[in-house]
Amino acid sequence: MARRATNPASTDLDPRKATILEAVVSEHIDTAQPVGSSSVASSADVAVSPATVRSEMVSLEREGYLAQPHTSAGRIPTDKGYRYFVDHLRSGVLGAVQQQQVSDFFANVRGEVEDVLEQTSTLLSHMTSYTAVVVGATNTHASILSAQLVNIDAHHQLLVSVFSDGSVIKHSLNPHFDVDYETCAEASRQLNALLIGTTLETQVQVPSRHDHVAMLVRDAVSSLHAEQPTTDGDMVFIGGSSHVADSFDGVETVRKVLAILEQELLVVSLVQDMLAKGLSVAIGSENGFEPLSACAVIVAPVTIDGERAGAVGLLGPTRMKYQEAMAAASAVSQHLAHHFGGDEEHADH
Amino acid sequence: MARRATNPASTDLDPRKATILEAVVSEHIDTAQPVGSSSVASSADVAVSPATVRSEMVSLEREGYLAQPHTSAGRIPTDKGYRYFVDHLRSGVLGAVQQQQVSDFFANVRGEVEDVLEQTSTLLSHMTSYTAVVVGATNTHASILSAQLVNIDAHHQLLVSVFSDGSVIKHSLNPHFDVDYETCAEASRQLNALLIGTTLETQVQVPSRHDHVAMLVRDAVSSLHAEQPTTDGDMVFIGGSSHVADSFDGVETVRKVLAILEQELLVVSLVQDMLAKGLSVAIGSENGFEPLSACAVIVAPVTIDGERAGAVGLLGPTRMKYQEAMAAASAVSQHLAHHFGGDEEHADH
DNA sequence: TGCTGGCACTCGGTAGAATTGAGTGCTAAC
DNA sequence: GTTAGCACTCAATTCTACCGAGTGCCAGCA
Repeated sequence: MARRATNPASTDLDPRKATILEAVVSEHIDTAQPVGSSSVASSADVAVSPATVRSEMVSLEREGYLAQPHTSAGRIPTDKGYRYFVDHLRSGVLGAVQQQQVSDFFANVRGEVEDVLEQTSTLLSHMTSYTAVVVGATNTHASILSAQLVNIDAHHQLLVSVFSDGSVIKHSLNPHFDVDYETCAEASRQLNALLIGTTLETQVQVPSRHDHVAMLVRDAVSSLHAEQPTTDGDMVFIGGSSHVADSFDGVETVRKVLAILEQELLVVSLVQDMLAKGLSVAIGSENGFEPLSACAVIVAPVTIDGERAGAVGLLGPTRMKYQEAMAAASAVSQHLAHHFGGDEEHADH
Repeated sequence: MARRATNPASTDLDPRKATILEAVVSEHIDTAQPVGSSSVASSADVAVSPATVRSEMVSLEREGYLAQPHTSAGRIPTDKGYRYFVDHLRSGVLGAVQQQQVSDFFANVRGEVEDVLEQTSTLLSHMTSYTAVVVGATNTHASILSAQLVNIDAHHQLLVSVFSDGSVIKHSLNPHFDVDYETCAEASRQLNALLIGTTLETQVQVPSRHDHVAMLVRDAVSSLHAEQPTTDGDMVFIGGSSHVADSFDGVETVRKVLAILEQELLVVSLVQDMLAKGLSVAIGSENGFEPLSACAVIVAPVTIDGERAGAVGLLGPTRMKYQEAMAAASAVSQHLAHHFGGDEEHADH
């Protein structure tokens, strides 16, 4: 029975198999039902009889592209089947309405970066009916434009650092000694002199003296530099998590996915991993998180001046509408890049 | 049949009815099933026969405390039934384990206010298995300790304002004219002089000149004061939204609740409404949002020095474990108040 | 008068049997 | 190599019967 077995590792299928596989995948995406041979045969692109389709499906199943929930049922795609489908998708174009929607949105957004990203996640989620993720990468080599130490009261100071990418980070200090206004102001001056122009990666020469000013300065610098390892400087905005509820059927699956989404660090690392591997779509188990094995994740990097400035992502069921979703994600990521990168040459508008 | 109808608006039920109602409610909370007369009769507090219980239940149903899913089924509480139950709950004490959990948590948390509140929402949610909400109120009469204008580039400036409550707000400015370092520094000096000591509610005298510095100053002040009306200065942190998935059975309900939780403004206003009305529990339709009619919401204010500094809340099904949940919310809110208010006298520890 | 035991009745849930039909695999013929 | 035909499989549906939890009502009892 295994005669003429094609190379199982071959990345391409014979054209007819490919057509059949694609028909099965797209119909399953539409209907969420197992797909039978006859409906495939009646599809426009397939010009053979159900019987032929059946024998091809047997072979596709043997090769791992399709699965059968039970004997006498149609086929559903496996993750590998979806993978083939996605790899051979001609990249779609966004519908005119949605294109307009994105343009309108970016023409009208105002406010701080965080607000824009937050709203972007909502936009993307509304456009696609999937859960959207927007990650704003912290630029680890943005330089410090200003570092100011503000005296809240004798035991509370706040270090406010402004970076060249417009981000602001604050750190509380709770020294064990009383700090008066003058001490704080002097520390602030020294911090400014010390830190301006440096990045979080720069080693700076902190004063080794034992007076209060020096202690404040050391405290401030160390808590600022402690920012580095946690990686959680990255901003994450998740929009449309309610769509999780209608993307999956099992309550348990919904719970697990929501639980993952709650852990923003996980989400960021998932997105970063995918970008690092150059993946734009992770299907089922490809994403590496067992609780997300029923999900597909799409990411599109946001690139400004050749620098990775963040990413947008979409999370849906493995039977998601890849073409539309990918088009939406890529359109939004481009608009986002243009929004934050493009207006350096232009005036605001 | 309506002879001896007790006053339907009476807030108190005759003791036996009350006992029966409470038995029904607590059993239903435990089992999620309709409760029959015999299991009520076998409950410790009820010393009458099932037949008597039945006749009382008929009357409780007529008065709107109980409902029957269908003939030949037991009774389930209505919102009114839960209300009575909650109003007559002797306030419970938190279990020792949980008490320890809260203490440990607050003994160990570090980091900025936002981080603490965020983690608190996770704590509360883990303790109760319900979705937790933590609201940090912005103190509208906190005064400004520092206002600094930082020059990102010629067309982008960032106004960073630090308030006496330790909060930091930033605003981008995008002037139509080129701004050099000196202009920005001068504007920053003037802003400092103008704003320090004021609150967001204070009217300030902005310069009316037409030079760039004055324009920057005016821009900065107006965008700072624009903060006021939006009300979204309030910080909201929602923890354990995944618990929504197992608190309700209908997918549609889950979706609706999640959709509400996504709109943080709604959540804040719900909590504020409840606090304003002095409610600590809103059951079903009491909360005023139709999509939340299957939910009960518990809130506990966080009060520091007599000032309302925020609130914590819990959202669960109407059949939630009120006693435990209320105890948890109130314990956490008190620890929170102590954490942020208490350490002004003490040094950090 | 109020409580209770007894009883007929209701009706959702479950279990089992029968039926349906979508879909399959195989084979023989084209 | 493709296809029509056919026997077969099996989830889903329908129907029936039945069970039993729970009710409402009533007559008798304290």
